[in-house]
Amino acid sequence: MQHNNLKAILRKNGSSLTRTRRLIFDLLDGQDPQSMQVLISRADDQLDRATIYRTIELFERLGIVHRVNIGWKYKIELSDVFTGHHHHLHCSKCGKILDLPSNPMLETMIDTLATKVDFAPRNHVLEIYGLCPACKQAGS
Amino acid sequence: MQHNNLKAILRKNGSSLTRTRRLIFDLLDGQDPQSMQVLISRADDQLDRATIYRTIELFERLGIVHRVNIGWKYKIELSDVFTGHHHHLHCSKCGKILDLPSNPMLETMIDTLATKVDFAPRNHVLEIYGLCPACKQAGS
DNA sequence: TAAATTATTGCGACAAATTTGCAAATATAT
DNA sequence: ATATATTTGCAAATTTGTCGCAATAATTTA
Repeated sequence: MQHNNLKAILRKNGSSLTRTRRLIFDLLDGQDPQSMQVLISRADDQLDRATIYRTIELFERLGIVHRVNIGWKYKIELSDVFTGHHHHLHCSKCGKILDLPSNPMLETMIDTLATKVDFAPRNHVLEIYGLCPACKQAGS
Repeated sequence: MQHNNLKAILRKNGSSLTRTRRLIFDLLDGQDPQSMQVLISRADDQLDRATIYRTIELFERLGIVHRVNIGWKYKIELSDVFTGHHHHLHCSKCGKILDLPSNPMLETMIDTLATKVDFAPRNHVLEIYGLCPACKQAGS
């Protein structure tokens, strides 16, 4: 149960784990990245739109969630703290988003390349586009 | 001059290189990624907002431009076809976006990792966040 | 534990960003 | 040059995200 972890992060920041925040966290937990619209509709009878925006903004500020960008839109998922560092494989055909677990060698190389140009890397996001196993199979 | 290249891509898709499209292309050419607002304001006395949105959408669909995501916002830049493949270094302090030229070893590793999980990679986006040389220096 | 203090939520109104339908203008093909 | 198809501007509608403020819930203090 990650609620303790969640609570700790909030407390450390002078915020509390309210019913609302637990609810939104639970909507995200274990799910694929979700759009605001979906999040709002899934919680709409219980929570106000503004509250959801404010909560997601807070969560993002505290590193609890982060945005996955898809074209002009974005979706929300729990951050690496809760899911482990990973990247995304976007299927251009069916739209599914798969996780690609982090690879130490890759992470190192990315940091090294950035450092080489005198940049101080803190974190990064890698999104890969192509065909998922199922669509790849189907489309040949 | 990349207008020929641009024209070719458009023609191949049953679209033509109009004055409007050339103008928008030129607004992007050689510039850092730009927000819609900036693009709109830079062209506003000559072009309608809706036209700009439609053109960017077309350009993106044809792979002429792509979006660089910055938090909830995004900016537009010409795609790899016109600029060469590269990644971005985002300075968390001053907001500047620097280019990191593509590295063959890195690209290979990314494709390999994706292929290993039976995904067929077509392209990818890597965004690195941290401190640019200037801010790194300053904030010692 | 009750009172006081501070943080959080809902609500309604706003503001900004993006989209759409349609008629007029422009480009391409005949 | 004319006909046909595409593109653009305009105005209006939607969608998305934000804000102020009063009501509610949580936390702290006595």
